[in-house]
Amino acid sequence: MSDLQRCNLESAFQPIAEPKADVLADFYKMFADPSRVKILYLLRGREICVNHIASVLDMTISAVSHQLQLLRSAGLVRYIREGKNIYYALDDCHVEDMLKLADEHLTHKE
Amino acid sequence: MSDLQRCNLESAFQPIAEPKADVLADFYKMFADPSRVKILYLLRGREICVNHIASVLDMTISAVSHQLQLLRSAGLVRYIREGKNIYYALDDCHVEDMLKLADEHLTHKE
DNA sequence: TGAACACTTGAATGATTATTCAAATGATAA
DNA sequence: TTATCATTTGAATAATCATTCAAGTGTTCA
Repeated sequence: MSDLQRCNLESAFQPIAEPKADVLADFYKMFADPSRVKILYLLRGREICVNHIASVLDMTISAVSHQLQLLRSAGLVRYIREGKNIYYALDDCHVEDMLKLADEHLTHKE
Repeated sequence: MSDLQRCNLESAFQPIAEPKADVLADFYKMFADPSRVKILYLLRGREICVNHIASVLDMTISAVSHQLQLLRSAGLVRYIREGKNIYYALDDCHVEDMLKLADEHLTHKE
């Protein structure tokens, strides 16, 4: 604790702006659900179509599709149609980093 | 998309284990709320006591205390009592990294 | 054209959760 | 010891959200 500044009411504070905190929380929220975590991990380094994701993760296609829609609107995944199938992939360079970072946290805690 | 492997049902998949996904999601969850984001940002590089956090962030002391309890039980913050006050600080080397990473994501998206 | 497949969408339900309020604990000073 | 300040805790409420089910869209192939 000794290297930290212990602050009192006189100290100047510049809290993070309200809207920025909201946007950041929304970003973190995308990772804050086991199903989405599993989907994101599965998509690392490859494109997979919806029914395939569902069967591997033992989820209904509908549930997967709903989560993919969230990830899509957050800009974390993108997709490409190939005939009847739609292939999804990661679409943000920070997604892999987020996955790695939390993984490190997990390993260092044990 | 061209550098990614487009996968079909024959490919070998090794999805992330169920309990690991849960633990990871719980970790991300700690960042997935605007109030907690604001608290964590405020604690970067310093120790601050509860009523001070509350007054700076315009939250009730009770709300702050509840959130600090969550962050505490997740091992993200620690505290030290100094007389009547209790000073909180970040307690995980990955917390700052998580904050930085999401910040980069946010800046690169605009 | 129509049937089958792949996926999306919307409404409903159940579970989780952030905040508030009121009461309790802990520490200090008079 | 009593009063006050700082914080925690528990129950209740309201809002958010993941999943399911049923119905819809889009594509291919016979």
